Amino acid sequence: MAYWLMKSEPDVFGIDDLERVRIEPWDGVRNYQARNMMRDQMKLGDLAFLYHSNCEVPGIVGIMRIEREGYPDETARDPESKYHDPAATTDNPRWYRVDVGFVRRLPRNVPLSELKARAELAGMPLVRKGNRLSVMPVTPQEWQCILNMAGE
DNA sequence: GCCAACGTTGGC
DNA sequence: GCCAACGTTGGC
Repeated sequence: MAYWLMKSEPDVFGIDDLERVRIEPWDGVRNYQARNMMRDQMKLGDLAFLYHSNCEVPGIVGIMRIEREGYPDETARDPESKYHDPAATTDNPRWYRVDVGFVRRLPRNVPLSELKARAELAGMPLVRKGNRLSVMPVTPQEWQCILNMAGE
């Protein structure tokens, strides 16, 4: 089983929303690196941290589970969607999504400022300046370190 | 709201 | 295939 971290803006979709809906298609990802990971590497039962970005206190707030492996992101072919991509076709969907499920909130949120201060986490793309990757792998060591920081 | 850093696009 | 221009991300 692998570990991941996925970013979302809480104003758009945050932990409160996930807890309410329980399962959510993770659509709208329009970055090839992130797409490839969702399409090729994420497996049913993998766990992922939910990270709140672009908000007052950016940080990790909860845990999700992959409930469905990569499949075409239909929002790309929907002209009404803000994620519409004219280049996406039925033959070549171009973009993929997974379904994630709510697992639990962390006992306390772990803000980015604390993640940056940890030597064990210095290898995470998340803490590197200018990194915009919205889906990234997390090592078991990093996963455990963050759980500890969250008070689990 | 600002702006640095980055990925993508498209002209050549 | 290069690279400038552009749009986006996301911390602050």
